[in-house]
Amino acid sequence: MSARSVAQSRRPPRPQVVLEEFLPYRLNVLATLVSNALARIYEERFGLTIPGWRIIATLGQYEGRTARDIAAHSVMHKSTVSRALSALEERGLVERKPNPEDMREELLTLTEAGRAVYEALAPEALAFEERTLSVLTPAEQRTFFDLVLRLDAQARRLAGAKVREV
Amino acid sequence: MSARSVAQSRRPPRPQVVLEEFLPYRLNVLATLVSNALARIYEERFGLTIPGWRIIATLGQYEGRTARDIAAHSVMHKSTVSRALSALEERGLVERKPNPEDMREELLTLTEAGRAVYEALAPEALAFEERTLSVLTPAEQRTFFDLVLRLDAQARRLAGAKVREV
DNA sequence: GCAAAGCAGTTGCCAATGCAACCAATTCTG
DNA sequence: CAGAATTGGTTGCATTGGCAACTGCTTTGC
Repeated sequence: MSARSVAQSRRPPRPQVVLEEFLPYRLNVLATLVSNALARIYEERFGLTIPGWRIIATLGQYEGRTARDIAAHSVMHKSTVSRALSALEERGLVERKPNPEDMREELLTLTEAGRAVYEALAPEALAFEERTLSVLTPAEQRTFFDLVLRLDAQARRLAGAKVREV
Repeated sequence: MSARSVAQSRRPPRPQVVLEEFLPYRLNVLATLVSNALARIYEERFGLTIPGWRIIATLGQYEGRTARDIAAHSVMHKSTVSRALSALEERGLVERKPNPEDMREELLTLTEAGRAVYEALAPEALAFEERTLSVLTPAEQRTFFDLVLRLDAQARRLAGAKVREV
């Protein structure tokens, strides 16, 4: 063993991953921060969970999707979606209609009450987003979304066939 | 009630939040995708959980931090950190030394075995990051990190005094 | 200098989540 | 067209994670 490798064997801490610049870490921290803050809004004001809000938001935008669509699009486990749906149906916010073309799946829509929740919640969500994004210029915001979109596509590609687009 | 408002009361679906462009949603989806893919690596190969990996990575970079530091920096709940630390200590990857200056806290360091894990894992983590980021040019990567950093700062600001920097 | 308030870390408890097994409907294949 | 494989959705089970109460130490303010 050379002198150098002996010296190395004392293993001076030499960081290989600088967390502050490590993509998965940074992304997760940011997503958690933003998500927690937003969750507080729809939890306190509407008693919605994160999966519940996501389902309402998806159906607010696209009527007649299936549970599977929602799960794939928002990268939630199908059991999570299933349970959140039961809760929303219980509260009368979501309706399920069997799809005559394929009796395995159910087409989901917001009820009147569900849409009312959506329409009350949406502006608050947008205001929150606005507040967060206000530190970026409009051009930077566009750039950011473009980059996020491309990373998303790449991440789904790397994840292989497991995660699919809606 | 005017004819118009009657017509409106049929509530045609008019999306207010376009999920594909909604920051919290996009961020969470991307973070989940990236996180899951990375988690597979250190789970399968080293039996580490996400909190466990984060602790190892933090201590790999900064020796002698406390549990509190790690929790704040990575936005994990202190109980999560506490339990993950017990597991890592059990496996002989992390050591706790009481801080003589403040007997409440414990200074954490990697053991030899812990550092070995770190040094085996770090290159794989970096390679994974590299693969994901490869769809962006170096300039875009720098831009992206800059934007994420500023959003992070803003999110912590908005979250109020609750979430603090290390 | 002592009581009160604050803080680091742990733990019991409960809700949420993931996994895997399962059911029912559909599609594929020979 | 029958049986096998696949798919949408549900559910039981075990694990994880958050919350809040608690311990023991430290700081603050009379």
